[in-house]
Amino acid sequence: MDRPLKIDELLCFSVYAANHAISRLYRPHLSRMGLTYPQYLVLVALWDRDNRQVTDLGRTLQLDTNTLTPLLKRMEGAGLISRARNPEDERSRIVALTDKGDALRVQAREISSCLAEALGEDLAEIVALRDKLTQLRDRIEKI
Amino acid sequence: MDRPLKIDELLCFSVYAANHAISRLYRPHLSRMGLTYPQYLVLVALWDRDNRQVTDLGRTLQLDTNTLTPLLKRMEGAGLISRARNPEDERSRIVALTDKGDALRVQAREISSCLAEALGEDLAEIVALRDKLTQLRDRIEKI
DNA sequence: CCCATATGTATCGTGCACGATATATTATCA
DNA sequence: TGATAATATATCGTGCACGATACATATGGG
Repeated sequence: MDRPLKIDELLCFSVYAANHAISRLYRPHLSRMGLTYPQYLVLVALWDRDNRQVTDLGRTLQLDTNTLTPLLKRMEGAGLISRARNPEDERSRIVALTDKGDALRVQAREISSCLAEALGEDLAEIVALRDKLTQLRDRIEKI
Repeated sequence: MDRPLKIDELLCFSVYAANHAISRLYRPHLSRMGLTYPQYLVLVALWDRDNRQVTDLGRTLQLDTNTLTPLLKRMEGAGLISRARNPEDERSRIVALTDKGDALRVQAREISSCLAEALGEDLAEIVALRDKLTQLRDRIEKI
């Protein structure tokens, strides 16, 4: 099949465009609480498990320090997290939620709910789509 | 269900992370032909339909001119496209492939094939995933 | 024809992503 | 112990995304 590709037929573009669509959907809600989308993801990771090294956060979010360091500095400046040096290993920093960062947890429930709303009520289908995408990511990373 | 969320349970993160994984998968292949991922998507759009206005490209790619103008300028600088003013409407520009931009079409086949390879041979499943994501995007944009 | 409005593109500032590189601290081993 | 390697973070440059804004051209109504 040597027919030229249309962009809407590409799996990669459907992922690319869906990601931007979600980002645009979240933006007004997130900016209301002074967050960007990646900052929100950092908070989700910390709400699950607090007091983590930068590298550890990076493993979870699939981001390197060249992205995380400035991102975390901005979040520290906004009073959402602290970045204390690890006394047991002076090379590393321990990223921890402040009270302000922890408090956003409640307010942030509207974020995930607005996506669920866009998708309708079929939770099983959402879970299936999520698992397909996670599987896709795993397969790519195994190459 | 008021349990705190783990990030890997979020649909939005699965899309976010899959998008980055694809971008990282493509990067070495694309950089070999001097392209970035968004530039590749612009080319795909133009290979399908050439001689388009910036706004028209933006509708296809879901990008505004504040993203496209600098991106297209870089592509013009790289000799991949031309950005001639439209003689019938001096406000607009006609984005067109150069010979160099057109020639990359053949070389670019390896891009989509390397993703297909990562996913295995099940074409039907790829199509289904793509359609789910397109549907997701459509639903979000209809809000 | 003239002005208000709409349309098409460009510019500016901020914040990711990421390759490449640098720096500091810790660990290892000859 | 002292050189070397490994680890953890930071810095720099380039290229998206996108809100806000500016500007030029086109269009429609008086």
